[in-house]
Amino acid sequence: MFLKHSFQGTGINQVLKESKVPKGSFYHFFPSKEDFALAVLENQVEHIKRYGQKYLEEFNAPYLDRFTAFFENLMKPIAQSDFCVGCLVGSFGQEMAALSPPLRQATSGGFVVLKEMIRDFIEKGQAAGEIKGSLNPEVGAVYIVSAMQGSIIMAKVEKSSEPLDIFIKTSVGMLMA
Amino acid sequence: MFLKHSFQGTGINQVLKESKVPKGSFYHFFPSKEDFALAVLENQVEHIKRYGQKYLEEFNAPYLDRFTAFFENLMKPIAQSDFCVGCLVGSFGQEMAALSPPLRQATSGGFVVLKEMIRDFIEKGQAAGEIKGSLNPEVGAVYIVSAMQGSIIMAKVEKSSEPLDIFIKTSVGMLMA
DNA sequence: ATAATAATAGACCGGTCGGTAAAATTAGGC
DNA sequence: GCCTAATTTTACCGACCGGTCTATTATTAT
Repeated sequence: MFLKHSFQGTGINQVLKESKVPKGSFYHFFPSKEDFALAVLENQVEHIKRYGQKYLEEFNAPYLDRFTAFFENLMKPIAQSDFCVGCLVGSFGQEMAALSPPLRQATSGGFVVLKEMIRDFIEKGQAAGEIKGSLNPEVGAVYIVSAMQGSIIMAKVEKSSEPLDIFIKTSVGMLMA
Repeated sequence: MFLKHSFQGTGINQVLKESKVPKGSFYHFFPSKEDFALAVLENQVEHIKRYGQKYLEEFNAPYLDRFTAFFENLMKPIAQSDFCVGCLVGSFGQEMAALSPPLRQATSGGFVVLKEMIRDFIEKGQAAGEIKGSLNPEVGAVYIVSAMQGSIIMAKVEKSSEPLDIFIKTSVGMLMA
């Protein structure tokens, strides 16, 4: 619901109704809606981390194939939901960075996770001679994470996978030696 | 207020109080909050168009310098607001694409404007021999618009200009012949 | 068995939301 | 100067918001 309706557009009452959880139970475990969102966000970041391990590290394939597989799988839910959902890190970041310091800090942490995943990946790919050595890993990682977030927004808005495909293919082209 | 608090986070009453406009007057001219947001968005897109004309077309300088000037000026308000505001097209798109078909369509139009500005710019720069000819203008434009949107989110979240600088510099590098 | 604690349950709170109603005021055409 | 239409003003609406409250039921430790 956070993904589809955003933070402010998601009512606690809706969540409770949908999940059949009484209000008292909810507020027994979560001090506030904001705190709940922080937990959901953390869970999502863990999910992304697992994907990174699975496709960027453990997946035994050329580095650029890993890259493609990682993002294709990470972004699968977007098209599957008819472009109603995007990335929680980007969504919370965009919407709440200026309104909730805790959410800003948490999304910032999410971005750091994403960026470091890509940065490490670039460094290892460079060491393996499969990624252009002239690329600064930190800079390239920030740029790729930016492009990913933006392409997700464009995909949602246009209700089309094209921006996602362009993101993956162009990024791969940028990484190629 | 839309830029800082997002669509759903901005109350009509706040807007009316801030602008000292009585409620009746507001609803005399705007059928709904959504319709008002559409008008604000349209105004913002016009603003972007003017910037495009000024810096990408009329500005008599090398193409890559135009590119830098365009985005540096377009993004100035972000840092100036202490990273509390971003891009209305991206913000409305991210937040409302799945919730309001009219807003989705309007933001989609905004993205088309942005994309076509960049695409035309790439084509002209290529004709002038200042932009890498092997780049597909359409694809490059989509990628750059994506990267711009994402870098704005990152900048807001990290409260830092770094993602914006990286966006501009890396994009210029990508465009260079 | 019992006391203490954890968890469930939903009615209830003040406040705000977007939006409406209808009267009061202003402005413009004749 | 007068009628009409445009605009302003504000009180008001039901719905919903996030969050609190108190009572009750499970669970655990003693």
